[in-house]
Amino acid sequence: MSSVILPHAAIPKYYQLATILQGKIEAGEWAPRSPIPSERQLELMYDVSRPTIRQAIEYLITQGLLYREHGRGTFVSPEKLQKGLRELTSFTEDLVQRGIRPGQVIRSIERITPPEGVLQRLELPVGSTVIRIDRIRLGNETPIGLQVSYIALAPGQEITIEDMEKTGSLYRILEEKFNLIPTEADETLEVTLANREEANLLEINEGSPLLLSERLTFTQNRRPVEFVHILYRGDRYRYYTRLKR
Amino acid sequence: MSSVILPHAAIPKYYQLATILQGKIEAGEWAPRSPIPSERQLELMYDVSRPTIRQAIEYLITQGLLYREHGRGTFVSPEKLQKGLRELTSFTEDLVQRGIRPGQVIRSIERITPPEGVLQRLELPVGSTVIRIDRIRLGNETPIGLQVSYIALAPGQEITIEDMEKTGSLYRILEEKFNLIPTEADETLEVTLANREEANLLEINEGSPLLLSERLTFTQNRRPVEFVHILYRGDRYRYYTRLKR
DNA sequence: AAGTGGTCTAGACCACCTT
DNA sequence: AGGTGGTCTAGACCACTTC
Repeated sequence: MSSVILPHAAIPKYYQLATILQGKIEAGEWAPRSPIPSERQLELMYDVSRPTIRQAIEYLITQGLLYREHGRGTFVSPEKLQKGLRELTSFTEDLVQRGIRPGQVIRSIERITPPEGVLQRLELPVGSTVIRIDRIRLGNETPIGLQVSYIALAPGQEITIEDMEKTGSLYRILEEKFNLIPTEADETLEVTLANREEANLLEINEGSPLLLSERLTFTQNRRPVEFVHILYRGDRYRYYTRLKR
Repeated sequence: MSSVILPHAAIPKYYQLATILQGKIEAGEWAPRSPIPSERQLELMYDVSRPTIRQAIEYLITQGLLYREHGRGTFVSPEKLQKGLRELTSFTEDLVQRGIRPGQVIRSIERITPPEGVLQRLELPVGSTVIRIDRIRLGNETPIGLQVSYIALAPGQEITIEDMEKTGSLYRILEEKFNLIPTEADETLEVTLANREEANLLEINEGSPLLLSERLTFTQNRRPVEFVHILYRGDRYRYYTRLKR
């Protein structure tokens, strides 16, 4: 059995155990809606204390993989519910799951002084500069959305087009280069109609309906890092989300 | 000091403590971004063990009221982030926060055999019946949305118009009458255009842009209970959501 | 060095569900 | 009655931050 919890390891025991349990679920060893071993059994199986077992289980519950029923047991979630929030809300993952090839064209990356409304949302003083990334999002090589991101980084902290092309993901850059971890976001969605320029870029008629998303993303310290404005083609895009509690 | 943790009470200690801390935050006793007392200090202040303190803090973190920084302390969230998911996603709460008077017209409540697609999503066998509730949602007395809910209840488990008028909330009825607690939902949003009937009911022109939301709600046992289809007027409604992790 | 949160133990008793 | 998860204790040591 490869499933052994290492003591004194860099990785916490509860996390090692969570990884093992997750592996068994994903391998189909425990079917959806069937119970996993009880907390006392897991104590014996892995030689860790019950609070640690519970911490591992609680982690997997927040991830959507397990649910508990008092007096009955702990059960594997139905497959549909096993996807995390991250996968459900990432543009790229979204398309991949629907069998569409995602892509992007980076139109520009610049340090600029944004509109006042953007500075207010990012809680920056008037006159501050931010990095603006202007992109066209593609699905199967056709335009699906126009995305403009404003990122609150002080002068000297820069993001280059090489960074974006190497990793492909803005969030990876924020995490690895600046230790900024997006943990929370407020998003609004509404309907609007395409103006001339938007229609040209999205290859649709002027006046076509669009889905407008505005998102403010916060880091682990609850500081705003990013304000994003995205216009999606109404006929090519559907927004997915999962609500909890 | 009224803040005393009662032993042997029906309410768990961690929850009593969480309520006390929440009260202090909402009363402004601890300002946003300022630290609350350390876990060791809280141990002495309330005479409960540290794991219990931590459980209370973890609960308030999931509620969005606090955040932690390793080695620095536990801090009060900025006010904007103190709203829970529930408030952000309830139609009624949504409008109230924007200073709009919410209302509804119940067009019908019936037990019917729904379209096959609805039965599939509710994981019911072909030919099953469900309860359909057909409503018009109002904001300041004008129509904002058309909502059709399909609720997976066995024959004999019924919802009456009196139930709806007494509580006003479908979720309250599900919880109090049937012990079904909605805990998770998958939602999609897309753009569509109003047909003749929809335009009439919403008092807009045919062909006006609408926001279409489809939501599948799951109970504490991860069983689907409700499928909802809502058409919102594009010019009168904006959808808010909060993403975590 | 001192204070903070992060992890972990080895128990205990209670509430809920099934048989 | 026996098994399950829910709550709680009184400690311990570690990792990170600040002084």
